[in-house]
Amino acid sequence: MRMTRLLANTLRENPAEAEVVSHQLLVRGGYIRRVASGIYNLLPLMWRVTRKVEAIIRDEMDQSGAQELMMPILQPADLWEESGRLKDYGKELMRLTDRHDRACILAPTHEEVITTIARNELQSYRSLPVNLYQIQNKYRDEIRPRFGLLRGREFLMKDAYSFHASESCLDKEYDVMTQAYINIFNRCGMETVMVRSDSGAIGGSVSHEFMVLTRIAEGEQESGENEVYFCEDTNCGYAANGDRAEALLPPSEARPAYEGKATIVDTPGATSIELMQQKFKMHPELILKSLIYMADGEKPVMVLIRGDLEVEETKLKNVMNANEIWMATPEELKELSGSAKGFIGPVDLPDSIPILADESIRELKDFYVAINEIDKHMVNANWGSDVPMPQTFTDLKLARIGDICPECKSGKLQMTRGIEVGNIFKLGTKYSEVMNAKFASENGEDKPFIMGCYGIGVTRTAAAAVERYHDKFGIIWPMAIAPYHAVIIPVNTQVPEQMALAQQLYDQFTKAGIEVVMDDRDERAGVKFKDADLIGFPIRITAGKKAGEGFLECKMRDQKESKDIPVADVLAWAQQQMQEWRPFQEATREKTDADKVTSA
RNA sequence: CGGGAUGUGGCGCAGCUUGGUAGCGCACCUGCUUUGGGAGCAGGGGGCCGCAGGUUCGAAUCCUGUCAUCCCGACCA
Repeated sequence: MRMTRLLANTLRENPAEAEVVSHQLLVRGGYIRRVASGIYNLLPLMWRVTRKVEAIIRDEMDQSGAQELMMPILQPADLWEESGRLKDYGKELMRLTDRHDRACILAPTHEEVITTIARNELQSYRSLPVNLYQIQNKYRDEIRPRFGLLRGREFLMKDAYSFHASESCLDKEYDVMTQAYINIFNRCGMETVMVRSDSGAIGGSVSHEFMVLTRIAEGEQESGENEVYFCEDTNCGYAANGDRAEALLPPSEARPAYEGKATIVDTPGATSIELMQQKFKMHPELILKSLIYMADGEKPVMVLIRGDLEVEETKLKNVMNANEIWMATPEELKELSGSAKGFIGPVDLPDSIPILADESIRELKDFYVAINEIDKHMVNANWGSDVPMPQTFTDLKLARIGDICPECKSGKLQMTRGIEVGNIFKLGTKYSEVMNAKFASENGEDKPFIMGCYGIGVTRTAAAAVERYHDKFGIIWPMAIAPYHAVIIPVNTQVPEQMALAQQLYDQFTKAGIEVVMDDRDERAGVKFKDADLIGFPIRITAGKKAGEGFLECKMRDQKESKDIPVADVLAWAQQQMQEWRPFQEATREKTDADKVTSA
């Protein structure tokens, strides 16, 4: 490809709307252009990257025995009615009506359709297991699309669905997919960490996410959207998404500030944990924090947790089996308890408000607690005698850096940010049951399919690579997914030796199957170098001063130095570089603690 | 949806307070000079100032409405 023919207009300045590096660099490098909020044109360069990621995915999926197919994006709403998700998916589901006023949706995922395929095509256990996948656009009407390709309303996704006659068979496939995913991301040049996750709207019991770990250079916006907690002990290897991470608390050293039996004291204006600590010397670890949350149908619930801890709302949502929860507003608080923020407590609480207790409060002794009376707290309270002991305890807290690992029970937890590029679920019979998708088992009985599903954000993976590999000059593509392997730059198109040499090499490369762009623009050298760095070609070959003597200047994007190599040897050099190319060789970031996480 | 902000050639912005018919940089086109890290000079093209209404002799500027975009929260590959 000649640069003069390539549709890739680079920009000097960052577009105002781009906040994260991948978005900025992809726009500046001429890879993508916005069409509407969360909707992008993938220009030729971007499409090449995308196709490379796809090719790797196809290869690994096919090798692991999955079959590719294609399902419709436009689907009848009836199907979603059947699975119950027309309601559950909420506003994120893109809805439309056709000319006959029939309700339709644009698919955000394909469990419904694939389940009908299984229902119609798979009659017997003999045809199981089956794993079917597709690579196709998905539509999610995100409340707030952002970060360019990292979170669009339309995005390319690989989604696979497996069907099994038994749990153990699903378990096996889950492992096969896990390995395939590790291979895929490794081949894309990225380390990933596999973490336990919340299964969200897709549903199911067990699920894991694949995270590309990001570390953001100084002055750059944090772009890893997910917090990943992991055990500092690499032998342990525990890692989990922040919304699911469990943690054990380090032993508390807190001592009560009051003596004697439980009493009620005046605490004027103590509306927050912080104020209780500052004004009344109450140690947060001894405060029983009481919060009122409202769930879906405005069902209130009181959450009890230790004063120094935060509630992880995703955990709470799961426990309550709710779609939406929020902290009660001052008005709601008044109506429910007659009290106000800071003074809500489990003592003398109306029976209509159920209590959910976090594990952290189980062992509390001589604690401080609000009693639904303004400007008053009870001190030295204890379970049973002063406050009724909650019936059950669950894990509702947000893990913290420095907490104890729940797995090995000795290591401390660390946190890093990650971009979720893949997700695998054990769905079980969630969809097959409601959609009546059954097969004949060995003894002739009808049984619902046991299902798994496995997704990869294709465009997101590409963007994550940019997020992970870049410097202040531009993108540093991993060889495997770079739009082109190499760029050849004749420094001055007016100098015949340079052009001749560049052309000679270009032909050689092309013949050898190396994807190469010849920068034949009549631009100054500086412009070409800047653009080459910005676009991120892994290999750069310059025909310059020494062209007359038959030397070319060869440089890798991720390395500083260049070498002068005689024309005759350049092809071999390039081929060697391509073969030997490994990510992280000239790391674009220092090793962080995150790197110690067992690579998934 | 709640909170905050912004809409002016392809991109980045100024002008708006104090109304007088639109400007700068980049990009683009032509010419000359230049030619190893985003060149210089000269010339040129392109914008119903987001949209609709109103106030006014006159609106990018003031008022009302509306739409869109972006940032912070809940959602997610």
